Amino acid sequence: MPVEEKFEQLRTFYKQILPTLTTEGWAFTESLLSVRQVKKREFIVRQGAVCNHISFVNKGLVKMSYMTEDKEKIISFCNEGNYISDYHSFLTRKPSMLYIQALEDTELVETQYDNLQLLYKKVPEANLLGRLIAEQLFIMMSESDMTAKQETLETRYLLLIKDQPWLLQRVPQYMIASYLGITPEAFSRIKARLVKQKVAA
Amino acid sequence: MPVEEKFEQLRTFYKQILPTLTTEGWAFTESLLSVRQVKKREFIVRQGAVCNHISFVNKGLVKMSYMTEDKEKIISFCNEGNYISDYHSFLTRKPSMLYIQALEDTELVETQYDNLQLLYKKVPEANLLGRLIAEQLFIMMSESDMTAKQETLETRYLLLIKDQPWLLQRVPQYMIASYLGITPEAFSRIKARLVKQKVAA
DNA sequence: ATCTGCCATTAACCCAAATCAAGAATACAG
DNA sequence: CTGTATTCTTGATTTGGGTTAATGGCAGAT
Repeated sequence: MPVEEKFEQLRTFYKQILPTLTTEGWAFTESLLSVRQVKKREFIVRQGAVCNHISFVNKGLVKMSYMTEDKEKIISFCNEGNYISDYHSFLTRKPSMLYIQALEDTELVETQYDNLQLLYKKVPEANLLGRLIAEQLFIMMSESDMTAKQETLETRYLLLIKDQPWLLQRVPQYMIASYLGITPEAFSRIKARLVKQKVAA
Repeated sequence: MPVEEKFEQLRTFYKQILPTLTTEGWAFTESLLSVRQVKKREFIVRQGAVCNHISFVNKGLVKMSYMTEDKEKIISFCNEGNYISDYHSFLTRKPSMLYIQALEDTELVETQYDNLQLLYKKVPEANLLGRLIAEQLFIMMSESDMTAKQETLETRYLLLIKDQPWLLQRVPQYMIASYLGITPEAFSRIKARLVKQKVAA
């Protein structure tokens, strides 16, 4: 695959949130991007280190998590076509509390912090882009937040089946359980309960 | 109090996140602001309606909440010197899932959606401001998120006593309980437990 | 093919918080 | 000041998920 094609997905993404992006603007933006290949199990962000990049997933699957008392809690999964980053650490330049790790061999398109600051300086419309990205990330975060709050465990599981069925294929169940905020045992019970309900109906 | 003094607090706030804001820029920004008085118990945002404004609290106290199965769950309180808005609804122009309601007679400085779009068009540096506000809100949201996740109930209560002691004076305890994510009964017991511990120590 | 280690399920028991149910304390209107 | 309503506390009971432990399935390594 030629290098320039590696930015195709990201370009489509940008075009969606900023249709007025000029060819020159995009050309300069593209010059600041870099492609990175990470192997399964490799870390993209580690707890304790400042997150220096926003990463767009071209191909593959990653998880975002944190540790409490030696237990891993998964915050989210991120597959092709989405941004993943500890944006908090990225913005504040403070050490990350999180881990981001590849669950499959993954291809990322990365925007480095310093390059983005350069972009803001050089290309005036970049602040507009920066605003839109920040707003976009805010929207995504508050949406996942609301689903987490609104629904019961069972509803959230059913939602997951409906909205992200690929997760069930690509991710072991103990990770789904952690993502839902319960133990694998409890997750197993819920599934058994749902099967019994379906049989009864 | 003269009208222009009503923007003093907000101006201080803006100067902090954007020290380079020019006098003209501020003058134009100010021309797009409006002051609004709301009575205790009055709603600032209602579930089902699009949130058309970002509100800066000049004086008073408001709460942000949502309903699940006829139970109210409080997300946050907001007092003098802070912004309150359903920023998600504001950005996406979709109906809000939330309620924002005054707990005391409150004075707000409001930025209307249409005015803000006008500002972005007329004042180039406003996109920078918009980016910084979005980033700021993202940072605040993810920080409250992390504390909520990391800490135990008791720790969160002790944190609240330390960081927002005024809440305990101004807000009934069943609201604090809802904010902490437990029933008033459980909250009462936690307090009793802490008192007993303190006596024992 | 067998061994090994990881993952999923199931059961028994435990515990923190929810729920249900009275009271006690406080605030508030007339 | 009195009566009413709201808020807070305390107790009894229930419940959902955690913990521990045993079992079975399956995949990859040798």
